[in-house]
Amino acid sequence: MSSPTASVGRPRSGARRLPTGSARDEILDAAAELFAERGYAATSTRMIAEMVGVRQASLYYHFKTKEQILAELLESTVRPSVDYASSLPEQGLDPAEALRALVRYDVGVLLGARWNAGILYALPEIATEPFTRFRAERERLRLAYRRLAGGDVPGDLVLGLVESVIGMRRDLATLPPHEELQEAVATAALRLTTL
Amino acid sequence: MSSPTASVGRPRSGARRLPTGSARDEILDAAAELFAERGYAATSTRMIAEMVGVRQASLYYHFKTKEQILAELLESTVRPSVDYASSLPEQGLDPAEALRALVRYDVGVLLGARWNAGILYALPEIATEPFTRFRAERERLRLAYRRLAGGDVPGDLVLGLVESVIGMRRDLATLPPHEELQEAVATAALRLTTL
DNA sequence: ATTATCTATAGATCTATAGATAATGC
DNA sequence: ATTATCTATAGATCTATAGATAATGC
Repeated sequence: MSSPTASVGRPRSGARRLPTGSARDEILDAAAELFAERGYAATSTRMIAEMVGVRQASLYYHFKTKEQILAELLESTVRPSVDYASSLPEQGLDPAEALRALVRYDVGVLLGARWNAGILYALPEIATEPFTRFRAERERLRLAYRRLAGGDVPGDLVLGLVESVIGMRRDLATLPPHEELQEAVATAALRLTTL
Repeated sequence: MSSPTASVGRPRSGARRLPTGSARDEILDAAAELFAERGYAATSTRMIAEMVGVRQASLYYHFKTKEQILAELLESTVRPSVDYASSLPEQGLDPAEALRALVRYDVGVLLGARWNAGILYALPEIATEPFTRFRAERERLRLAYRRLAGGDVPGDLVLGLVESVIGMRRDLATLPPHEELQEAVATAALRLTTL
């Protein structure tokens, strides 16, 4: 039985960030906070390491490059919604109910995440190679919205509507309660379907 | 009569980028292309200078810092829509027509810009000081949408809807014709007003 | 004299690699 | 023996400043 905080290996210089998580998870969590709040470029690997309580070079035992940290972060951020979307057909809902369910779920994920990492979806750098898998996952989500909204443009607008909560979370001093916002976005999305 | 390409001053090492523009405009245009297509962090002042046809240090005659280049770029990108929004009350349209007009205009600006610079609105780094004026301008636009949409959440959702065209422009291989997309977003926006 | 560039460079990073070391596991 | 760290550092930037210079304007 390996505890997640197994203390095999040389001890760290600092205290752990997430006493319950693996080193990988701690790095991803620290990177999420810094990337989302200060920006990818403005965050050095040294800062990430400091938050995790290790030396800068130790990150490279877990990740090949700084870009790989961002890539894994982005993938883990979309994955829940993509998985949920692909589970919908099995649930036998009518399209309107399925769309409502997906929007509520997706908005819930974006609002509930520990850090507002969804903001990184918009980075121009994700057009490059290390982010190919992330882009493919997000395209699957786009296709789900297009199918449920009954058209390409309506689907893309619904995706935009859903992801607008990322901007609200960044820009607004106080957000409405999550449930209220989930409901508002779901209702709005349904109004765009028979566009 | 000073021509925009006045050749006072020491000659450049390379050819001009925009034979009709001022050096400032050339720098902003090159920065817009690079920031929007490769990312702010991934773009060095040297790359910008190369595209403009000057040496890296020459940028600093026109801009105090790299951040100031981004700040001016962002301000010039929102300003047309903010100005248009503030001109609306004088036009005596009813709220629905005013909202339709603003959405069409704003989407037109985002789609018609030479580079997809709106993508930079989402950067986490704009939360810092050099971007205070840009943020204030964008807040004025948000307030216009809130007023015309008849509520904070509807207004914020309409802003998200409008700005979703930035993501489409980046992610879709082929976009619908501008007029069609302007129309679709305007229609969608109106459906969110009596939310 | 003024303007807009140039050359040269200081100083501060920053990412990633190499090799050593301090734990546990067998 | 294996694992996860550490120390040290190479090498490659990158931003911004200082001071020189090549034009035009007066």
